[in-house]
Amino acid sequence: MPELPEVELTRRRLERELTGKIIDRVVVRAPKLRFPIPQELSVTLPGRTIRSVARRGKYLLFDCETGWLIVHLGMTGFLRLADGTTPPGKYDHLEIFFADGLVLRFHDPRKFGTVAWTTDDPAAHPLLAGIGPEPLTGTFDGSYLFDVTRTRRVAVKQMLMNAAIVAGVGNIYANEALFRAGIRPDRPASTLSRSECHRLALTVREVLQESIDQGSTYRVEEGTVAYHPLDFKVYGRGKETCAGCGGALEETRLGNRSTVFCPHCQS
DNA sequence: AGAATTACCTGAGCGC
DNA sequence: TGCGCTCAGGTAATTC
Repeated sequence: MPELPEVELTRRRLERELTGKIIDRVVVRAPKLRFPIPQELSVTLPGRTIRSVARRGKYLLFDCETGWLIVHLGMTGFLRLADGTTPPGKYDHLEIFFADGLVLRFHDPRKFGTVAWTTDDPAAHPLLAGIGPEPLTGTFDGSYLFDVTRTRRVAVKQMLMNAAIVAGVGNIYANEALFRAGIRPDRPASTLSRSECHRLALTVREVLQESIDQGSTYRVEEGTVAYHPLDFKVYGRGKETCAGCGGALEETRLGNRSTVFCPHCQS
């Protein structure tokens, strides 16, 4: 599933592939995902040029001159540039045809993704307005984390996955960052010390940045995994041993999300 | 205000 | 072969 690193890599690829392209025709092939896909896109977008591709959390933001196309890939979504003469697939919900004959297709079997449109500042859009600081920028640091956790008794892992606290940290990287920081995922957030908050803010940034750096060969094709399972220390390794101490990893559920940690290395 | 729960959706994997 | 079940899980909306 696309996590923040995959979304960022997608952003970089699409910025390279789409900037300057002129939209010719838009086909909305599914009436709704989590929300209705705006029908006005097929009227509004033709003739517009894509000026840039930005990202906020896991949302992709396409500058289309007169407004912004907002796309979230959900669990299973991806965007693929193809020859416009090829037929669309079963779960290609949105097609954006360009004047040069290529087509951008939004493919999402699970339909957890989102497509929205705004003519205002995208940061003010209801879907984006409440999102917390970007984890890869300076506004997310240990001091911020310390301040915001004082009144929260929820498990620190669930706190990390709350987009209002920090943008774009999903289940995989919440597990990984906590392991690297040596903090148990079930600790009430308010029990974190100042130094633990600094450590955690750092490891969140590290695991995300390293995944982006390792993703240079990332391709979006059918059947391609968008992340790097072998690099994970705990995620998906519930029945294995800890890479640090050799002890058994423990698998539990927090907020109905699979959670893996080392009871010896994390406290 | 913060926390917990629900809803959305379909493919993969499994036991029988 | 196929049926039914569970799981995967981002996040907005709803409820407590």
